[in-house]
Amino acid sequence: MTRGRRLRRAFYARSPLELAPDLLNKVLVADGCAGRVVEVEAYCGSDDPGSHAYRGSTPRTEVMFGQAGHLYVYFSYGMHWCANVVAEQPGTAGAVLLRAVTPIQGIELIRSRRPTAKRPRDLCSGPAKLTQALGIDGSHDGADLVSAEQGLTIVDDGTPPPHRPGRSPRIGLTQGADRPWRWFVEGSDDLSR
DNA sequence: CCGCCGATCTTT
DNA sequence: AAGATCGGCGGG
Repeated sequence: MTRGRRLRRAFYARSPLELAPDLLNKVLVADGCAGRVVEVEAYCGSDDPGSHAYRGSTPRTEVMFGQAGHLYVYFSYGMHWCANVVAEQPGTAGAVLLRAVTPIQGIELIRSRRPTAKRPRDLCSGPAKLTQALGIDGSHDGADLVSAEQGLTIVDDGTPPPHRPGRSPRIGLTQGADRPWRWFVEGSDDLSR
């Protein structure tokens, strides 16, 4: 099993701009497998035109406005699931999109869930690849990472975030594309695109 | 390695 | 009609 200290509510309950870089090198644990977070993006609320929460709470985005430390999972392009860690205080929208992880446990299971992957770096190097690899889907929307009741959590195994993480604009956006709110582990083989 | 394009369906 | 994506295909 993956060893490490589970993150507490207070770790999540702050601005996504602060939370995002601190999630780098933490370990996302799912049922039977785990991956080290190497790439994330921050999404805010009414002040962020790139965010699903920009125009207020809807049935889809209500989790983003709820308690920090839960998972916001949405359906993308009619066929993919993407997972975000909810930040901020209840009532204020904020989340961090998990864009890439390095598989560190349950590699066989991960490979079986990612049959199109030709090389190791194809397994979890994208927001929809990692959800498929770790078995995350719409049934996990709203899952609490702090209680880990649905088998999903994030732990600190003692690996600190990078002293100086890589940083860039967010990927795949037209609105809010100027904001440098993507952070990544420089030199990782498992980054997206 | 890079760019283009189709798949597929929810949300606006 | 566009979208917080992916994978296959063709070209260099």
